[in-house]
Amino acid sequence: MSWKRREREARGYHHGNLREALIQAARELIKEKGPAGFTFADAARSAGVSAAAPYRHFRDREALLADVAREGFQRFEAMLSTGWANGKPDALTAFNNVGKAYLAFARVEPAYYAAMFESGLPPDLNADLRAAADRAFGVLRTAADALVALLPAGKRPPALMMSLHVWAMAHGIASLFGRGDAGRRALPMTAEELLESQMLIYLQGLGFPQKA
Amino acid sequence: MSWKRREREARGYHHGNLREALIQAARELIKEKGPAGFTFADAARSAGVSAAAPYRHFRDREALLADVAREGFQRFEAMLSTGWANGKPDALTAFNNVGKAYLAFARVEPAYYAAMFESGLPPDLNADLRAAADRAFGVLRTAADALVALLPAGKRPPALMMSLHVWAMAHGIASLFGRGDAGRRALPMTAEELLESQMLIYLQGLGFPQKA
DNA sequence: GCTTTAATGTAAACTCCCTTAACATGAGTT
DNA sequence: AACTCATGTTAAGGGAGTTTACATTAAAGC
Repeated sequence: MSWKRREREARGYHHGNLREALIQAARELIKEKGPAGFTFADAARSAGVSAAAPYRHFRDREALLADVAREGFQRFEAMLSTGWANGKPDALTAFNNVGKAYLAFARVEPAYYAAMFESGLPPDLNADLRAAADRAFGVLRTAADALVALLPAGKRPPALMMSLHVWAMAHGIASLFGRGDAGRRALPMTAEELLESQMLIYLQGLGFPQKA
Repeated sequence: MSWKRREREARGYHHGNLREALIQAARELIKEKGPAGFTFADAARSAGVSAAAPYRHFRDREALLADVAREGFQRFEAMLSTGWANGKPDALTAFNNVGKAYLAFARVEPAYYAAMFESGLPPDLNADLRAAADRAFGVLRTAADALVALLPAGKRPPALMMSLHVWAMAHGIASLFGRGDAGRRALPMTAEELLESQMLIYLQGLGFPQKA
């Protein structure tokens, strides 16, 4: 009967890739009940192994969460990079696409997003996690650098500040309005529209010309 | 010995105001270990009562958290209102003061803030909670209305949109950079400076004149 | 005073989680 | 074919949280 049994028979004694399976399980559980809504044992159960098995791969629950977050930052970076597309077709458009990619990630991968930003993990729990987060932010930073370069020399804001502003805007909107059912406050506009209009106003404030 | 015992002797069998005491205890615990970092029993222990006592006042842990959040929204509203000060000395200044008040609240009352925005509570778990949150947002909305009215009739953005933008900016910054040791990413500027500059740029983008 | 009622306390049953130790399996190596 | 290491499993101890049932105290009303 039970799936687990059949899976087990199919897979034999060894799972094959328990580490990844645990991360997957954690993602599922986070999506359902939040980063605090599951235990180490739950993850093991979901992956179809005994409660002791996870200890072969993660020191504790926090280490598992940290790996979910790290993996999340990697995919996040990839998604933002795709949005940026090396500044094509033009920096302004590409910059907006980064914003869209940000929201898309939060919406499509709420579990990763929660592990990354809402799990209460110390940002520098380990060097890998920190590095992954920094690389993701680096995409914003690169984009801001390119955009700033479009302005006349005397009117350039600090690119770091600008990238922090954009991060805060995107995170604020994603966090408050951006998840399917989490922060579901009824709104007359979508999170995407909200961010797009906000970025437009912000960039206009910096002196960027509006596209036709 | 132990405090608890002396307190107990002092207060007698009845606590007197256990409900509030539990909310206080929850705030302490949230401040220390996050909204997920304590149990119902912990709260009882902190308040110096038995593990069963809280059930007389809250159905479960979530109900307790919801009350912390509700109380938080009330104080939040009060703090934002004070910042707004009925639009004095002038709407633009007052609007910036609302932003400062927002960050100040997140910094001074991290426990309330976490319960309100990072506890994973459904925003409309109960009508009271929802109403308190709406009233707090109402302050932003009121301020945005007043500001928008300063612009010439043809250039007025929707005040609701504007208030959502501001909320997102403030929340984004508070959430990412605004708590003493939580999201501690080393930055060359304070959260306050970051929000102030961001609002300045944003308002400039809307066509507000810069103050001298 | 006596009774009633609300507010806690205590105790105990139940469940679940964490963690480690000891043993089992199996895949690749020699 | 035997060896070995990584990976899982069982089993067991120790804690802790939840929840209910029942006892106790304080305060208020008759």
